[in-house]
Amino acid sequence: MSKEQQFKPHPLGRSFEPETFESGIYRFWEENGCFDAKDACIPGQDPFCIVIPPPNITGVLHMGHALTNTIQDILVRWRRMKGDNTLWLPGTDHAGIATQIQVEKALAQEGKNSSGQPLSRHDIGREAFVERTWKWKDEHGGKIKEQLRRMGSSLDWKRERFTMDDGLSAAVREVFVRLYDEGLIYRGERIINWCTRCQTALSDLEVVPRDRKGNFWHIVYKVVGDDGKTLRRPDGTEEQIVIATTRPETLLGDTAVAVHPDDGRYTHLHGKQLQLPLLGRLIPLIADAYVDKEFGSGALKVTPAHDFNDYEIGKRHGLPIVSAMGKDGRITSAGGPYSGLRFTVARERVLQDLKEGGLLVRSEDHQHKVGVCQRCESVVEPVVSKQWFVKIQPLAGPAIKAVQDGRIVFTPQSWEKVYFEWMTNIRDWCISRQLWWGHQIPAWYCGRCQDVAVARTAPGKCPKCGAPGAEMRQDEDVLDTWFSSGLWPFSTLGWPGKTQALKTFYPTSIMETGFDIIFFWVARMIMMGIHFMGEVPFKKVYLHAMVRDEKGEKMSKSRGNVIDPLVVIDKHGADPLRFTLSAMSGQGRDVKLSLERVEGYRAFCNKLWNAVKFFHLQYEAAGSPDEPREGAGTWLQHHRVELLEPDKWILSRLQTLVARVEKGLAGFELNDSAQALYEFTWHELCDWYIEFSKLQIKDGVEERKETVITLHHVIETLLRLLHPFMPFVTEELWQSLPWKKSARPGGLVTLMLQPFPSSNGKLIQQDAEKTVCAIRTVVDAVRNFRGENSIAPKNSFPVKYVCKSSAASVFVRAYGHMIRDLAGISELVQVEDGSAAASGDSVVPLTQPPVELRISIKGLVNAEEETKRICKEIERIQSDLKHVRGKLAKESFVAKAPAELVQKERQREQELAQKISELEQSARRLGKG
RNA sequence: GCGAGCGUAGCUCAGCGGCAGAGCACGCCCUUCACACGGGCGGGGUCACAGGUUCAAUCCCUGUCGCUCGCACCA
Repeated sequence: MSKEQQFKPHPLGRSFEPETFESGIYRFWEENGCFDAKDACIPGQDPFCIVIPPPNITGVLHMGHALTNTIQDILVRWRRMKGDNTLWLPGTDHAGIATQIQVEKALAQEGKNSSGQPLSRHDIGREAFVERTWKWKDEHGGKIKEQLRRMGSSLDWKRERFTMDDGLSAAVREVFVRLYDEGLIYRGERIINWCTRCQTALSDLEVVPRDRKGNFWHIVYKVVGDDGKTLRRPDGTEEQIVIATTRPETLLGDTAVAVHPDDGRYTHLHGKQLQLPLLGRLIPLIADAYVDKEFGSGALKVTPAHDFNDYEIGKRHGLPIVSAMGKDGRITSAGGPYSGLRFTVARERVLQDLKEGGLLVRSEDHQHKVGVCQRCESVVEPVVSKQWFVKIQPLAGPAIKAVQDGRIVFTPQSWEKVYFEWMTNIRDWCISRQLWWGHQIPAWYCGRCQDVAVARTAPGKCPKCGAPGAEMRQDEDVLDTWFSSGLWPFSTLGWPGKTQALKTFYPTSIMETGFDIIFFWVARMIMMGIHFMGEVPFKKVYLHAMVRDEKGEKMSKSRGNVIDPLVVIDKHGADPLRFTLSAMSGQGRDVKLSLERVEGYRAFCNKLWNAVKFFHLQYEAAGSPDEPREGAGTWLQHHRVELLEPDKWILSRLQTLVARVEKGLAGFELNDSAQALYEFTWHELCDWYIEFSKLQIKDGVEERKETVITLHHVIETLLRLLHPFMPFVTEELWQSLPWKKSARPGGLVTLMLQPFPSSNGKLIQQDAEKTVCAIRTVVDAVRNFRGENSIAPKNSFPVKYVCKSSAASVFVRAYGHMIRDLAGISELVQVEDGSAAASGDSVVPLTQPPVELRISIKGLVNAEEETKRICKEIERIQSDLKHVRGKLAKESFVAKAPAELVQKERQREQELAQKISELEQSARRLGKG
């Protein structure tokens, strides 16, 4: 190669530097409409649609987002390249409580109100607060969209939706009204979860149990007779029941004490009255099978207003409901002297008073679970309150059935069981929230007749009494955020309108999300989708693992172990991060992310980069030829028989790769695809084919032509295969290739719209694979000799060889020059079979191909060292032989195992034994010399 | 308590009936003209433990231990 050629600038930089091209490429795609789906498919085209799990507008991109968006983008880019009319629909969620908390915080920091308190939403009023929140959304809610762009997400931004935009709000009202009309939404007074900090009702799902250290207090409840006086036992002591509780302050709301009906200790007291400590109210002793005889004293205080189980007991026995715990976090007037006290203070006072009254028997430490608010972590209190509910059973039934009969398939399938369990035990869904940020409930109350009107728009007059609209007051509550997300797969496509997009893309193809929101989101979409569309919202649910840190801990700000995807992208690029995430997205539960892995895949990008750079050098050295008229792929297929063996081999391997990658993509085993791509690129293309190609290029004009065409074809195909995983670097490299076609009539040249490769059976050539395998075996054997003896690469040496078959002779004659150059052999000399090895020769016996190598160790390595190497080899083979012989020695194996296998083992036994004997001879000879 | 998942090389993970694999880390040799984000060679594992099924078990079954995660909680 002349100096000029060597320094001729080629289009690629010296190494992989993602920061130089990523943002430009994304802009190129977006500006050219590469992400756009068509409302209608062209004939013969399939639709493919994924709706993004809408990130909260409060959110900033974290590794969970990075993982889910990588997976989705891979699937989407793959299907798009396959030719599907592909829609990946972006959007964000208004995230009711989360957002309101953020804006309230901002407000509080802004100043103080007239009474010196930090500003609250109540100081500025609902309208102003909602307006501010919209403003906040405009300012902060866009951040994550830019971050998704940096990940390379090929989202159709023109179709972006927001759960509170006009269309989706209309969908929410439509659903609410219809469910109400069908009797599936009702308003009623029930026990619900109440967050005293957020001042709102919560659904069961929004309450998370947390381990708390607490106490178990044992309190005396005295039994009184009909005269109102304490009953006395025959021995004169007071008749009483000791009750254990973790929440003594709730006794203010007790309306009964319950025992098990079969509990002999209390049978005589059934129907008697007890005196409620401190307040003195009389409450009955009731018998209910819910009570566990073995636990505590076997008696349970019943507080229907503040405990879900007690509420049920109360309903069964017609007990009154006494709400002692107020929504404001203070004891109500029902608490007598304790009213107005905060719950924590009330607890102290109650305990103190009990103690003074001799009613507190003892207290024990007690570990128990306390429900806290998912958003603010403060203790959630069950209270009885008037709220809106969805009657869920009628919706759950069809949703269960859809998964049972396979219309929806979960991957990993084990999640189906989790889904079934929750769905069959589902309770009515409390959907009203006492917040300001969200969809206001479309219900209006008549100020005149008190009737409620549920409607899509504000009623002009009361439908019942005809009072004017001005007297109708809209319900102040808003809906649970998940109510609108539950409609996402169809509301985003234009429902309740009958749009073409809806027709084309519903049901969507795949729902890809985290398992932590199966109940919150997946289940509700299934219920709503089936109910309103008459069809499941998606056919497949793929639930990915949770991203954790390298130690397996959840990433969180407080732990300080958060790996920010944007920092990783800044440092290494989006492609290495994406490849890492896909390579680790096995079907387990956790993805333990380590930065070392990312660095490894960055090196992979660099390797790929340099492989392409290598192609450019060769291409230019070959005089920058034109692509064969019929195209490189077709040319290779036509000339497949006369190609050189390494060319045939790499083309053959490429077909296997295509099949493997496709299989992984189709089965949600992206890690398999990623691994296959990595192995092929590094260990087949770079380690071997490129090395072969260097030799071929030296050989002559024809060989060089074949090689350049093969190299171009393999690299071009590989870039297409890799593209869904690493979109940026593949596009950048692909653009640099000399032979490429426009994918569109308009002439837009982009890799992302090229067809995805399909496996070509004609290019699979087993013989070539065997030949190359044999070449590698010989080269590896010499390299092993060299490496084990620490012989420098520049120190080349002659090797003699003996062929044990005529085929082997032919083989070495044909490929000896490749073996020579790849193994760093100065001269490869054939020796007649049967001739004895020279005394200073070390023998390397091979079986496939049947060749014996003889290396004169003189001047290379001393006999002792080489003998050590041979002994190690002998030991290794001996352990194999022992294993094989052990198998063959068992009669049962020979008799019952497949004959083919037995035959194979016998052959192996022979080969191994022979190898050992040859190596032993060699070692003996060297020892003598 | 019920259910699920996981225990494989120092680390992170593949494999899931027929000789234990990868990446990183480690040791040795190489600044060979795509790549030191590199090349070559190597060391390293009773596949958690105990039984069982099988000619054959890391893989299938049962149990034990350890670690996660759901669900339900006994107040």
